[in-house]
Parts: sequence; C-alpha cells; structure tokens
Amino acid sequence: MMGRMSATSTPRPGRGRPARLDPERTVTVALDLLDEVGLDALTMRRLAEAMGVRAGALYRYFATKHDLLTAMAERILAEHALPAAESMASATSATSADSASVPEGPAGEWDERAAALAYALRGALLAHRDGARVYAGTHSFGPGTLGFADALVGVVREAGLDDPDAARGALAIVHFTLGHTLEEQAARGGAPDARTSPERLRAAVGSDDRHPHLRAVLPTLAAADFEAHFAFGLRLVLDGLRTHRRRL
Amino acid sequence: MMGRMSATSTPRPGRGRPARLDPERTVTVALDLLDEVGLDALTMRRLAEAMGVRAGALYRYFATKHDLLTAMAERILAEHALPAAESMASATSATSADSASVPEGPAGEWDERAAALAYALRGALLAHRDGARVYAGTHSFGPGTLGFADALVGVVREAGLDDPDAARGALAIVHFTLGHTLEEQAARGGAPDARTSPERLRAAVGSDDRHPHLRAVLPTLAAADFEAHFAFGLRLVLDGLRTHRRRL
DNA sequence: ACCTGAACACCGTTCAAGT
DNA sequence: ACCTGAACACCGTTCAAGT
Repeated sequence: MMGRMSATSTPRPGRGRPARLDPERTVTVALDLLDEVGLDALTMRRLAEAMGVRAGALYRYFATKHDLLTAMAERILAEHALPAAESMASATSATSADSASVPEGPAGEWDERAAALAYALRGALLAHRDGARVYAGTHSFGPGTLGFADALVGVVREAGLDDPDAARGALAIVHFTLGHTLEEQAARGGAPDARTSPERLRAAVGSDDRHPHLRAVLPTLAAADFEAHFAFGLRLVLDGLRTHRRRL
Repeated sequence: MMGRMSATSTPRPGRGRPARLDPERTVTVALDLLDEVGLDALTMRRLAEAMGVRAGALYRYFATKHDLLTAMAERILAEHALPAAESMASATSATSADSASVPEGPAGEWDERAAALAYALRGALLAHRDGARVYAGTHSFGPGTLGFADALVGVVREAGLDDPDAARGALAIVHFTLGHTLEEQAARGGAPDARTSPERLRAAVGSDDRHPHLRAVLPTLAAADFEAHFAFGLRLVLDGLRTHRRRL
C-alpha cells in the first residue's frame, strides 16, 4: 500500500519539468514493446525511443536492463495472477465463516482453487509475448509475486499437507506451469519463417523405426493442444497431492 | 549411425589443411567455455578465440549462434540423458523376454524407470552451467533428444496409459523437470556478488503479516534443498500417473 | 532533478579477398 | 576448402555537461 515499488521520489505534480519518465510508465511501455517486437528485440535503445527519450535516461530508474525485466515480470504477475489469488483469499474467509450455507462457494474445494491459481499463472505468463521467458529469467520479490505465492502455498496447506510438503507442492505446481508455458510460447512464437515445431517433429520421427513410441504419440504431440497438455499435467500433480494427503 | 549430425563433408584425414574447426570440436569447446563464463558471456568472438580462429569462421558450420546453442543442447542430452534411456531399453527387452527370472531387474518397475529418466534429465541439465537455460532456449531434434523422449514416452505407455495420455504424461515430467532445474540453476548460479535467493526471500517475507503462508514455509524454501524439492514434485506426478492408470 | 550527447567496450553476422 | 580482415549495424552502460 505505501510506496512499495517506488521509493524513488514521486514526481510532484506541477513542479519542475513534467517527467517523461517514471518507473510505472516505463514498465507499461516496455510491456507494449515486448508484445510488438519480442524479448530478443527489446533493447534499451528501442524502449527509449518509444518513450521519447535517450537510452541513458532509462538508467535513472533502473540500474540495469535486468532490473527492468524484473519489474516487468512483477507487473505481469500483479496484473494477471494476483487478482485470482486475492479473490481466492476472500472466498476462503467467507467459506470458513459460513461454510454450511455456501456448499459450493465461488472458490470451491482446495483442488479447484489450486487449479484456478495454476491457470491464473499460466494466463499471466501467456498474456504477453515471451512472458514465460521474462518470468524465468528474473526473480521478483514484489507484492504481485509474493501475493500469488502466498495464496498458492495457502491452498496447498489447506489441503492438509505439513509445511515442508506444502512448500514443495506449491513449487511443483509453479515449476510445471513455468516449464509448460515456456514450451508453449516457444512452439507458437517461433520465427515466423522457420518451420513450425509439429512439422519438424513429423519430419524427424515420421518414418523412422528407431523411435516407435514417439511415432505412436506423434498425432497428440503434433496437434499441439497445449491447453489439453496443461490440463492433464496439472491433474497429475493435483492427484498426486490428493494421494499424499490420504497418507497422513 | 550414418552421418546424422555431420552432413557437412567430413575432413579427410591428411588431405589439405588440418581443419582447426569442425562441428564436434566446436560444440565441445563451447560447452567448456559455457562452464567457465556462463551463457550470458558465451559470445561467438570468445568462442572463436578459444578455438584459435576468428569469429567469422564459426559461421561455416553453424549458420547462427542459435544453431550452435541447439547443437550444445543436443550434446548435453546425448551425453548425459541418453545413456540412461538406452540402458533402460535394454533392461526392458530383457525383462519382457525373461520376466519371471528377474523379479526386480536393473530397471525395475515403470515408475522407478520413469523416475530414473527424470533424474537423468535433471542431471543432464545440471551437468553444465546454465544447462537448463540452453535447453529451454532451443529445440533439438537430434538423436539424443529424440532417443530420450522416446524412452520416456515408452515407459509411460508401459504404465498402461493410452497414447494421448502417455504423450501428456511424458510432457508433464519433462516440463516439471525443466521448470525445476531452471529455478535451481537460477538460485545457485546467480551473480556471485548479488544477495542469494534465500536471503532475499527472508528479507522480503520475514516479518510481514501480509504473507502468513509464505512465512510458515520459509524455512523449507530458504533451505534450498532442491534435490528434495525435485523428489517430492516428481513423486506427485508419478502418483498422479498411478491414479490415472487405475481409472482405466 | 532530469535528460542529452557522446563515448566505451563490446555484440552477431556478412563477405570479399587471400592461401 | 577454409579462414582472415574488415566492415555493418547494432548492443548495454557510463557520465560530463546542459537546462
């Protein structure tokens, strides 16, 4: 609530030059540019141009490009994943205070809520071009990231796991989601001229007796239905958590 | 076996200049350099220097830096993950031909073998500095990558899943392993001067009432026992596969 | 306080020319 | 056939100087 991200003096309205640059707007423009040109072409110079400023000026608010990328990752989580986490929290307290009258509240059981959070994270990473790569390359400790993580750990704890297992269960969900979205965006956003992934897989494994298993599942892999892949993998992890819970 | 990676004319021994450059050696030196300086400092010019050649010469065998990185990823899989996959395959045929006399063969049940393959993949990605990032940024279709994938899909099919589910089960294992190792290497190999991840987590969540769940699991997260995290997450996925199998 | 101009020390990639 | 030399079009980052 109070000056979390912007310890740097807030520009007083009307005093001095109207700053063309501030951290919030810089991140906003950077995310727009990311969607336009992709991570590999997102340079400090291009971003400066998009902000009507020279490249050196960006270093007043971000010490390095990596710091800017971290702020972008934080914004992505805060905008797309944190809302789901927060609606979850309010639904939780409502349910615990009034559990009988709301048989299937808006948030549902722990496993439904864990799934909703995983989907929210996937949605956040897919919301911007190369979002997963930006997220994987940085380590934000901002309110969006921490708020989401707290909610996810909370849901797993609620499932009945002890603290170490809850931490590891949440990590498993995050790591699977990260790996999945990384591959999903790599398969989609590839160079527009390059052959698409399914095509290349077909060519590599199509008529070759050395990989009989890959050949058998080729139709599924070539279909590239990433949502179905995600749903299945997530179900495996959540079923695993259920199994673990019963062993208590 | 026959000219798989090297369609480029093999240098005839003794004829002409002894080529200082060839794809195999280039990849070998590149992986050594990767371990020394890390992915961000692995440049074509540095690599050229390490090979006693000028940067432009590298482009005779690799059209782009990305192609070189793809060859590096393929080598990593071929060297560290494929052997496990192949020993698995031979154990399988031995078991199926002689299943009674080898009650617990060297390869074991499908879930033990799936776990062994997942650990082999993790080991491969951890075998080189930034190995997970190299792997995540490329898409190899070489014999190492395909051979490993084939073995993994084979094990999951053997568990009794139908083809679409087997493909998705294998993907889940790979994606979880990728996400996990990415985070593991990011947490370890961070800038040597920067504060380490656990420290920063402690600082961010240590005495703050807004993230009670994170605070509760902080000891586990700060311990950074990545092997335990991996073991737990993998068990969740494999338990999920077992559950799924029973539903047939 | 905020930004420019200009520089420093690099990049990936291309390609005529040498041997 | 294989590699050099030199260039092209960029990078991230720094910092004195301007306003």
